[in-house]
Amino acid sequence: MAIKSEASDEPEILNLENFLPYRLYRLADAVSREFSRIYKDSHGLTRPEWRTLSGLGQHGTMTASAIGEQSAMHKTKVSRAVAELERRRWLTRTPDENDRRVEHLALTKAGLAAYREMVPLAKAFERELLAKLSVSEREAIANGLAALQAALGKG
Amino acid sequence: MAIKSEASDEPEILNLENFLPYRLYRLADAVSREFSRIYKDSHGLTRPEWRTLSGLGQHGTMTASAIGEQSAMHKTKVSRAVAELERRRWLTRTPDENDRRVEHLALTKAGLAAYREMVPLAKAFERELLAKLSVSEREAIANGLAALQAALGKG
DNA sequence: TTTCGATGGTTACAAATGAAACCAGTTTGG
DNA sequence: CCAAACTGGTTTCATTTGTAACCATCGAAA
Repeated sequence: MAIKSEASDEPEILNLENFLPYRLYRLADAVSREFSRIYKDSHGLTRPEWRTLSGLGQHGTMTASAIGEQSAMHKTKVSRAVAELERRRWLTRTPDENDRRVEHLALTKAGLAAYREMVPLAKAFERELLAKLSVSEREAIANGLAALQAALGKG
Repeated sequence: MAIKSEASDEPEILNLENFLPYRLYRLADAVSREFSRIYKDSHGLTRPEWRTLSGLGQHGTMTASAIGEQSAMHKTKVSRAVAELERRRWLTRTPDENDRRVEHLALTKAGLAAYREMVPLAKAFERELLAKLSVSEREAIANGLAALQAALGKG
């Protein structure tokens, strides 16, 4: 089934429900809202904080800009998330030897513990969501998202 | 062995880039941000305002709650969007005969004109985005999104 | 009727966000 | 060298958002 939204009869009407940007956003919003319970309800984290934690848990040590690139967040979001995680003593900053503008961020024991606690929940969430789809549907969403991602990347 | 590679097999590490909620959100965000230029740059509309306009343009007359349902927005967002569109004189409210809590909303000439001006741009945006995909990729994204939507709907 | 719970919609307030200005340190080109 | 441009990161301010409380009206039930 192709996306035929706009091929509809009335040329000057936009069918919002079938409009790709809207569908995508609505879906992402719903999924994200559901998922946020894992980090919000249990630890009161915001999404930027969760992503920062997740980036550091995954990579060990990163600079703020690296976190921004990996998780597609503006540097102000990263800055605020890092500040909050530091306040919780979930991460520490280490100044760079050569470039004094740069700080290397890493999780503390407590931060790592929280990360390790949430990872299985996150994986379970994704697994359960995907379990509602058939094999071919899972393939479809994976391929579709990858293709769109690639299309956007190329401008 | 590489230090921290594609370790999606490592059970206690979450690979953010491949995590469905994140991929979905990032994609939706990018697409939505691009698309927002059509209503933001030209008329200074917010997303809720655009959606409200779009709903009314599509359906002619709606109540605020109907708009909320159709476009998946909380009633406060709808309320504020409606207030702003009214301030611009892009829509008018008509009290319901039988239920004095309800107002029927409809676009004015000016509102309709703005809507009609933006619809072709929106359609072009979607068309150009989809044009970057192959036929099978378009099918994949359509099927994948529909499947996910259905899966969420069923709880 | 009177009362109580739902419903349509608005408002108040706190928190999250985005844009731009900003600070410090670093690189580059003349 | 040194000014200008750039980069990593923070802060400020206005706008947007989410939550909850709220107001008015309606419907049902006692």
